[in-house]
Amino acid sequence: MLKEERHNYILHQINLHNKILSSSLSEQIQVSEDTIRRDLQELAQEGKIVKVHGGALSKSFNPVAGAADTVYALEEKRIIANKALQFIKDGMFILTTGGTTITELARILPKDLQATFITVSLSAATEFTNHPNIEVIILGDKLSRNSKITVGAETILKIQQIKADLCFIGINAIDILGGLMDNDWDVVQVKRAMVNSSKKVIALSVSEKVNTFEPLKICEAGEIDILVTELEPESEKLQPYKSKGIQIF
Amino acid sequence: MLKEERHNYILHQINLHNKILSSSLSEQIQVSEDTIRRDLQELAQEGKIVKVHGGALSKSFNPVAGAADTVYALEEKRIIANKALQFIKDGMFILTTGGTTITELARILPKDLQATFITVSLSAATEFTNHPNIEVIILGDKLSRNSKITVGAETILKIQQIKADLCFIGINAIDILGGLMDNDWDVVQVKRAMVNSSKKVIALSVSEKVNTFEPLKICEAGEIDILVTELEPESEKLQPYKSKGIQIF
DNA sequence: TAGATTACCGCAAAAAACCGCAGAAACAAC
DNA sequence: GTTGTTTCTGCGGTTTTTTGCGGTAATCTA
Repeated sequence: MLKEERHNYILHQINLHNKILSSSLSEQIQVSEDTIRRDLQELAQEGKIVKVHGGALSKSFNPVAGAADTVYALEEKRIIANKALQFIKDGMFILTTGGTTITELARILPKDLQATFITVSLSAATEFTNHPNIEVIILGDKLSRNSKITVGAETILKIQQIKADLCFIGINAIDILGGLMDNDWDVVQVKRAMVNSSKKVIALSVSEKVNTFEPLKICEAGEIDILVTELEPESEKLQPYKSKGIQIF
Repeated sequence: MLKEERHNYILHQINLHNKILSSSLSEQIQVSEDTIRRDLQELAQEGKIVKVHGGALSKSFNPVAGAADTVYALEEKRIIANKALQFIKDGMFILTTGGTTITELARILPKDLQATFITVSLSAATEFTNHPNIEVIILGDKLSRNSKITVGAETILKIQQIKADLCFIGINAIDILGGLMDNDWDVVQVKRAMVNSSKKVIALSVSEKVNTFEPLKICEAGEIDILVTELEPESEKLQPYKSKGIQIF
């Protein structure tokens, strides 16, 4: 088999499987691993694949490095935040949890919006203060080192004393049967309290988290009123939720 | 599974769920926990995640506090913060106001310090969370847009329920006759309450602000116990305060 | 403070990469 | 077909990576 042929074959395999092992290629093409290594090196040099110890990865599969502290799936979260805007009206009292989606929502709020946001998240609070007409209430208590939100009995108590018009809740995992789930005990308590203290609950989630699980349950899927993802509302993945009576946006 | 493949998988999991346990990853990928730990270490070194005991956290969840925009008179504030360190002992309950000097102090605290900090400042709170042994309490209430600290009746009430060992108070203006002063009504209320709720009051101030005036009075100069500036304690400017019984550092 | 979990360190085995080198194959020109 | 040149390939030996494991130190949790 000629070198060119091999290269094409290798490229084909990598694009098909996103990864390939030198050893497996060596066996398939019946050449020594050294040869494969040299092939992979060349292809990598041409920028067609990414060579790694033991084989190679497809370029598209390998996320570009350097995207260090950018928010994961920022585009999706922007879309979600924009969809969420429509539910906010002047004069509302709105509860929010933490998370990057919520923070993104806080960032893009219209400047002339007059509303009161009640939050447990430091970053969301900071973002809210950039909006001149928004009143920000922080629910104070012990600060959770993991999630950078305030947690504890005091927070829960304060939430219980509120009946907010809206609650934006960032979702970590949601499933038709499992409901809303998360992985931090303190955070779960806060989110559950928020769900109970709001007339309308709006869950924000990237579609990737839909139909996934986490160990701790916040509430039933049916307890949320609206689910916002970056997908089209007609998307196949969301239909089960729609038929459960949840509005999809 | 190739190492880079694992890394991609781990990154994906962390970005999806904000946090991940080494043990769970080890089980999912079927490699030893040691390997996972090494993976997490590498990813952390590349700045893609934040490694913690038992697993790792998403970076976007943990805003890098150190990335502050330029602070006025940072060197002076560093000196002050370093001097202030000596007053902090293990086990103390410490009240703090906001301001860049306080935030600087929060940043340089020794890693092994065990103490409880009660604060109204978002930036100080964020900084405190980087210290593993420090408990952070945020006094929640309305968030003041100007000063990024919480203000209001609820905050005052909570402060009054505390008797802290120490209070670090960032000074806006101080004068022998005028006492401690500030220019924001809400902030003044908070600072005054803190002074009254602490066994020992330590005022931190760049020398520039010594002998200046602001419209609103917090308390008499004599009510503070210790004054820390970037100057030598023997400095001419500070002698009047010393003779008033205030310790100078 | 004790007991359990997690982290760290060094080691050793296995796998992979690297380095020349020499023979084989491909190519071009005569 | 031959010949010289260039490129390619496999192989032995060495070096580097990667990984798991045992023992110990650090850390967390109740």
